[in-house]
Amino acid sequence: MELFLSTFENRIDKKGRLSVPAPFRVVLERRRDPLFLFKSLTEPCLEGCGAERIEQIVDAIDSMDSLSSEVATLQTMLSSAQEMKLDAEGRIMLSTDFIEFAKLDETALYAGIGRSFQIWLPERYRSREADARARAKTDGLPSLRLGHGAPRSATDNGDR
Amino acid sequence: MELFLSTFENRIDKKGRLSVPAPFRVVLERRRDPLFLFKSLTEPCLEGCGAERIEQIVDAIDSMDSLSSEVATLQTMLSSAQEMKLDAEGRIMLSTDFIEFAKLDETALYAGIGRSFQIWLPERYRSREADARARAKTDGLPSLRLGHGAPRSATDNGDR
DNA sequence: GGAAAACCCATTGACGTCCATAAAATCCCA
DNA sequence: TGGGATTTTATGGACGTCAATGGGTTTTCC
Repeated sequence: MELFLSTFENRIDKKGRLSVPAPFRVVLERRRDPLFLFKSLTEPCLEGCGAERIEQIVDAIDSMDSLSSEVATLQTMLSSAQEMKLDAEGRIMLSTDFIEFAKLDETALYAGIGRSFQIWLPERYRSREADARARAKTDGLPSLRLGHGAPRSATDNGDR
Repeated sequence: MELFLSTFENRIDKKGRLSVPAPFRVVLERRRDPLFLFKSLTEPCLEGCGAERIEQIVDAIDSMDSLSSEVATLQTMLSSAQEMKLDAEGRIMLSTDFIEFAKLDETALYAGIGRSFQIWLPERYRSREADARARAKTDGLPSLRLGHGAPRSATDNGDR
C-alpha cells in the first residue's frame, strides 16, 4: 500500500511522544521521504505530509506577489511545519505548541486521507465525522470525477 | 534538510547576543553560506538568508531598469543588510539598529519560511499569524496546483 | 583607561538514544 | 484446527548528549 488510510488511536505519554501507526510507517519508509507535520490552517488538527508538498509551497511563494495575503498564508503554513524524526520505536515527539493547537490530551487519533493524514483529538474528530455524514445525507455526495485525476503512472519517486 | 522551517523562540541576553536555532545553523553550514540579516521592507521584522539569496537580489537589480522605483526599493534592502558572524556557541550580536527596527526586547522569535527566515517580537508575530489564519478560514486556502506531481486540490478541503 | 567585542568555560534542561515490559498479532506444528 | 511459541507493536522509563543560556576573562580599538 502506498496511501494513508483508516484511523488509529494511540496514546501520548508524559513526554509528548506518540507512536506512528505501523501501516503509516511502512508508507513513509517506502517513499523514503521525511515526515513533516504542520498546523492546519482551517481546522484544529495537525497535518502530516511528505517533503514534496513542502517544496510545492516554497516554490509557490517565490512565484507570487510577495505582498499578497496569500503569501502570508503560505508562510504561516511553513513556519508551523516541523520535520519529524522517528525514534527507534517509531514514535514522534509532539511539541507543546502542536499539542495545544490541536487541543490534544492523552490520546491522538490518526486519520489517513490518502496522500496525507491528520491528527485529531478523538472526540473532536468523531463529532466532525458525524457532521460530514449528516451533510452527505442532506446535500448529497460530491461528484467524484474519477479517472482524470492522476494522469501519471503509479511510481512517483521524488528523490533529490 | 535544506530549508528554514518551523519557529523558535530564543532569548536575547544583556549583551545583545541571540542564539541561532541549531536547525538553521546546519542549513547554513551545509551550504557553507554566511548569514545575512536585513530589515524587512514591508513589516517590522528582520529577514535572514544566505549569501545566495543576496546575490539573487543583486542580479535582479542588474536586470531591471535602473531608474525604476522597484530598483530603489531593492537597493534599500541591500543597504540595510549585514553579514552576521556567529560565535563559538552559534550566537549572533544584534545591532541596536536592528533591535529597534524590529522592536525586540527580551526574546526573539525565528519564523522559517523556506529559503529565508524572519525574526520577530513574539507577540507581534503571533497576532499576525492569527490574522492569517482568520483570513484563511473566511477566504479559503490559496490554491497551489503548480509544479509537477499529483494534481491534487488544495490541502485539506476543510470548508464547505 | 574604558567600553565594547571576541573568546572561553559552566550550568541546566530538553531531547535523542537505549533498554524493559506488556499486549496483540502472527506463525507454526502437532 | 487449535493452542502454544515467536514476533511485532505500543508504551514506559533511564540515561547520556547537546543546545541554549549566562557569566567571566582576555583582546581590540577609540
